[in-house]
Amino acid sequence: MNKLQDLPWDNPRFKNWIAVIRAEKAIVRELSKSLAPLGIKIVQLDILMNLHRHPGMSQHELARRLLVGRSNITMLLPQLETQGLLLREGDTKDKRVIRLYLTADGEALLTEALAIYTALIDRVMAQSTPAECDALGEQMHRIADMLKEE
Amino acid sequence: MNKLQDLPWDNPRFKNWIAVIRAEKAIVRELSKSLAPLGIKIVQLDILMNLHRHPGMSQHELARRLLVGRSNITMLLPQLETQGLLLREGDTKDKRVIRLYLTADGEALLTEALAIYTALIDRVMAQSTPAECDALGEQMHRIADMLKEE
DNA sequence: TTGAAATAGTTCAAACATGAACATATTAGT
DNA sequence: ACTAATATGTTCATGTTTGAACTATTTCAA
Repeated sequence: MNKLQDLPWDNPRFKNWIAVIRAEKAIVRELSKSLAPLGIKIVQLDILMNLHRHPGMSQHELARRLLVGRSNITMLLPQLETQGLLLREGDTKDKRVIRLYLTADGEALLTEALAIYTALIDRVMAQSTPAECDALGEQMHRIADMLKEE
Repeated sequence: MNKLQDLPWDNPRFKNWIAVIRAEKAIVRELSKSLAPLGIKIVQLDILMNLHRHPGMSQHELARRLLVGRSNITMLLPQLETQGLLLREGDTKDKRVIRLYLTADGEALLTEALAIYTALIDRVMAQSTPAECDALGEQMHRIADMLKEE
């Protein structure tokens, strides 16, 4: 009665999931390093990406999308603002909310950072055929959707 | 000449990668919540898992496997040690290294935690066919291997 | 054998994220 | 109109992770 038999090392689903974790960690590490020369961290890039796609987004909405606390956003924004990468403008209709916009500098830095990001992802995803890559995306969408409905 | 055309939103590889990130974050969040009743965090579970598979591992080796700083391990272990989940024994041949072993309590808690973990992963991976799931694992292995050789 | 370089672990200060409590503004129910 | 409930953003105390400097031990080369 080996205890190991009760443990999930031989469960294919589990093993495959562990592989996902490892690959994800490796990519995040690599991306951090590649982004360092731009003086920008991954969270900050996430913010720039979201503001590019949704200009005028509120802090609350941004926090929700980034799966991060509101207070975290409050502490993250001043860095980007003093670097002149984004603007914070109070909403005129609802005085509680602050609307966020990228500056031209913010857009420029985003472009640079995304070039690095896509180069890395292209390199990484070149390990798979386009069909495999799409299948991967679909599987992950199903998982995220499933966990969202809880 | 819309700037968006230069940006990677329409790059399938990139979009699929974003899906991976999102699914991974969602699962990690869910796992954290499920583990809370056991009074254990994900890093700690990672430690227990590694010590189960490799009893007598040194702290340095553990840090390397977890992709975490050595000092982090130093600060993490006392919690687990005072809970009686693991033992730290100085190596007799090399007095610099400390060897780590799970106690019976540690093994028991690990078993409980893994039951929760595998249940979640089974639920999540049930969104894919076994073949898809294996393909996923292989892709991820290729990626991790590729980034390791740098 | 001895001194230099390397290795294991610890300490400490700084960076970062989190959640609870708070201030302010808005909405909804009466 | 008024009160209660809700929503946004900030502050602050707490906990986590990190990397650099440090100690102790081992290895290696001259």
